[in-house]
Amino acid sequence: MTEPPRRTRAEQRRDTEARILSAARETFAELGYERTTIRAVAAAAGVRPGLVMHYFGSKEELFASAAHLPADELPPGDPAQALLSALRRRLEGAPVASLAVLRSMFTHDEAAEGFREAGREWLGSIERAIPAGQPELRAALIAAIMTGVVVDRYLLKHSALADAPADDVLELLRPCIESLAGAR
Amino acid sequence: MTEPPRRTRAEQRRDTEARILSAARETFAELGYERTTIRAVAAAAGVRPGLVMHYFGSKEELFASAAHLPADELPPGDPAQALLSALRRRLEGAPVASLAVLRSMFTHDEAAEGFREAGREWLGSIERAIPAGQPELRAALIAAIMTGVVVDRYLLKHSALADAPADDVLELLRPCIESLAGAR
DNA sequence: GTCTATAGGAGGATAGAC
DNA sequence: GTCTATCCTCCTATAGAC
Repeated sequence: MTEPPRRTRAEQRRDTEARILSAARETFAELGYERTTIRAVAAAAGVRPGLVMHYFGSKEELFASAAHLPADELPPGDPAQALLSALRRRLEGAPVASLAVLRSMFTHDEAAEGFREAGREWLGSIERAIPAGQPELRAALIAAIMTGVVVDRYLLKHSALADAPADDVLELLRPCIESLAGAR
Repeated sequence: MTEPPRRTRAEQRRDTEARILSAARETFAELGYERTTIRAVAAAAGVRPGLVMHYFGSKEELFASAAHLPADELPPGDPAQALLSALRRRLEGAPVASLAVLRSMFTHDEAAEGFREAGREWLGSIERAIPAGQPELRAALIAAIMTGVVVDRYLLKHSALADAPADDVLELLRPCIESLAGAR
């Protein structure tokens, strides 16, 4: 008979916390902030609602811990090429933590703020890479297009975009991005 | 002394109902479905919550009466040109009833259904107008771009798109739309 | 036609047992 | 470390007075 694996309380806690976070991410991504309940997250994670509150303090803090947009900056080099690579990353797998923010940002202030904040750097780095006139508006259009495409593909799922191969999307969008990035 | 204008009960009712609908549209557009309360709509319309329920029966029905996407079809002729005209319409004034749907469609099923339904015709008419290969995906991308731009301009308001002149936006987007519409 | 009053339920948060 | 029990607030919806 082998010893059963002993887990310290700290390990146990990390494990449970991770399960809760994962459940929270998925629920927020699917239902948005208002409609996800602590109760539902707890059920999905296999724990009691009180424990979720005990770990995270409030629904707000749970959301803050579970949902975030990764910081992103455009690398130097040909801007159109870099933008298409960034878009490829976003098209190749559903980024659940990001979807939680995207799903919630229209109705929840904290999510909107997170989106705005991540967007500032992102927009700035695109603007600086654009040699043509009206860089702010061009950058804004590029960002709006990318958000529109991701949102349609993962959240709305009402068009051919939902399951089109990333390569096809990128190929069709290339002239679009190139004209906006204004290669000189 | 002139007679004070007599208003029949029917007139009175139409008037009050219109005020409630207008208040509902604005509140739904600003806060989305879940966060707008019957109470808030009633307060904005200057009536009691009970009256709103009495007229519309439920919050769902109030939303259905207040929020809708106008049916839209692409007119025959040069598709790129028609698409740019459609985009111009959407850029020249905030369509409050539409914004209520757009704001709510990520978290409220009825709004999502309304968007999908209006999108079906719209996507179909774009597909049929596109002579190039992969018309479904091209149409989906065009629609996603237009939604992304409108959402960014009116709902997120975090970029230069929020107050750019419609003409500038259209000019920058023209090559984009033309390449996707695949002029032959 | 419009209002008051209240039922009834859902969900976030808290306190304390084990 | 996890669970039970409960409080409190807010909301939709209903019933009926004026």
